[in-house]
Amino acid sequence: MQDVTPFPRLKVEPLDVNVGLRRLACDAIKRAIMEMDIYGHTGEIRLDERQLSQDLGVSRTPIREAMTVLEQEGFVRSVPRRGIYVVRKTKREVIEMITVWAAIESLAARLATARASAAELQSLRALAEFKDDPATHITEYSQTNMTFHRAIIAMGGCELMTGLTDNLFIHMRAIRAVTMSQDNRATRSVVDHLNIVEALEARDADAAERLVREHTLGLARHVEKHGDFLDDPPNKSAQPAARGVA
Amino acid sequence: MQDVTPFPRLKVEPLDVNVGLRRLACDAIKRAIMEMDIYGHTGEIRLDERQLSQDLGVSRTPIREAMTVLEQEGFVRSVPRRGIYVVRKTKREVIEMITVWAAIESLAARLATARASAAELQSLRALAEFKDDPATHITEYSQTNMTFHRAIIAMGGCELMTGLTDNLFIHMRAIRAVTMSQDNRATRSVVDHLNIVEALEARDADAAERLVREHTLGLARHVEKHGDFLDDPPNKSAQPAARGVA
DNA sequence: CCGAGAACCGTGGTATACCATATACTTTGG
DNA sequence: CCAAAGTATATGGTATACCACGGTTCTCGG
Repeated sequence: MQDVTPFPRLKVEPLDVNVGLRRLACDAIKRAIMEMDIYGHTGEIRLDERQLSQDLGVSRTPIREAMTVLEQEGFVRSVPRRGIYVVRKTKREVIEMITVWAAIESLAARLATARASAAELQSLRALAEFKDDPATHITEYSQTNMTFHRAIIAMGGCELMTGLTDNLFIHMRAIRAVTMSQDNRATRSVVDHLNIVEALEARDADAAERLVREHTLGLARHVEKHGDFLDDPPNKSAQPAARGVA
Repeated sequence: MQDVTPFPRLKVEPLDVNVGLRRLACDAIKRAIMEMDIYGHTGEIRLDERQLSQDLGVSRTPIREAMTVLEQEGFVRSVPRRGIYVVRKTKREVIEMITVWAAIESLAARLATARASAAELQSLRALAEFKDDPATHITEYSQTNMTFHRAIIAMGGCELMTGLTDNLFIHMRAIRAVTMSQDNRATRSVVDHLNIVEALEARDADAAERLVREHTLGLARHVEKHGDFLDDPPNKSAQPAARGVA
């Protein structure tokens, strides 16, 4: 009955009541992990299930399910009778993530040359041109940068690519400071982005794919050169922590 | 002490006792799902947690954890108070998986041109040349085919690529029959593979990447044309099943 | 005879109690 | 005084009991 809506109903989003504590706990813990500076700490960061249950006000069950998800997504690592630790990506792992990112986005760019609308390209160009001075607006630049690459991948029209890279980008966040450690990198990045937009506008599949690939693999090389801090903790030798040790 | 091993000890592999029932249950259920013909059944296939607990001889807890993993990996879908169903990939999803595969393997091929050893290339060529007559040895061909592509990805030297594509390939298994629905496809595939090997041997990065990409995207187009059966169940309209209905 | 409502049953979700093991501390013998 | 063994404890893994919600079915009224 009443298929017709007499007046516009409130657009209330899913608001799934069936969201479940698992998802809630998962999101909360993931956010907490993302917000902490993983590479600033000296030793391994351990998560205590019972402590988290108590803090979040739920039982251990949803916490454990959340941990399972987080482990699948590569945020934590569970050691059988030892504990659950926040993973610290090694330099190699970061480079590998960037490599996969390059692979996906470069093909997405190729696909985009065949299916991107003029409007999409226009908004993409806006993203590429926005950056006034990356060196002074680091946070803003980083945000726009991510949005730019995410937009290219979305323009490829492959949902799976979006999903996979979203996960990769979350891990990238932790090392976004390195992305522009030498300030000319950020400036050169802007040039790269503009070239990519032009290739897309020209519907030049080969150029678009190549430029995206070289741009992102350039970041990989950059991390290869300046990302040694990932493997070497800043202060101590990262002993697996001990409770009451002075 | 005794760093030197007086006599060769038995190479007994990890044999992790800490494997945990979760992993066991996960593997068992995954294998069961893989071995069944998902697209042959008419309706949705529901998994009952309590039934599985009973069958596997463990409690529901490890089963649920396994389900969480399997859901993350895209094998099952949990509907809040309804049940857990084996997912049936849509045509679009399959095409997207193949697209991501193409993206990853093409870049892997590019990387391989710079780091593959002569021995690796030789064994790869052996894989490409092995197939006597794909049309008559379908299972054998499919196996060798997978090994071939897996080898290229491994030669890229990126562990993450291996991990991601391994998961994709598992899902591909279910539709491997379509891969060679028209028998000339298998034969043409052999030619493609040989061309890819030659490009790798010539250390021609552009050609290797292009050939791999075109080869795999060709499969995507093939599925686009002949994969409609994925969306249309063979017989009935896939009602979510009912218990005692005659 | 048919439809609407209520009660029942079955499902996944959650909480909790228990278990096995690895670590850390203590104790005891040399 | 040191080391090795034993013990205490804390942790993740497992089993189980209970809960809330949805679907099905039975029943009652029209």
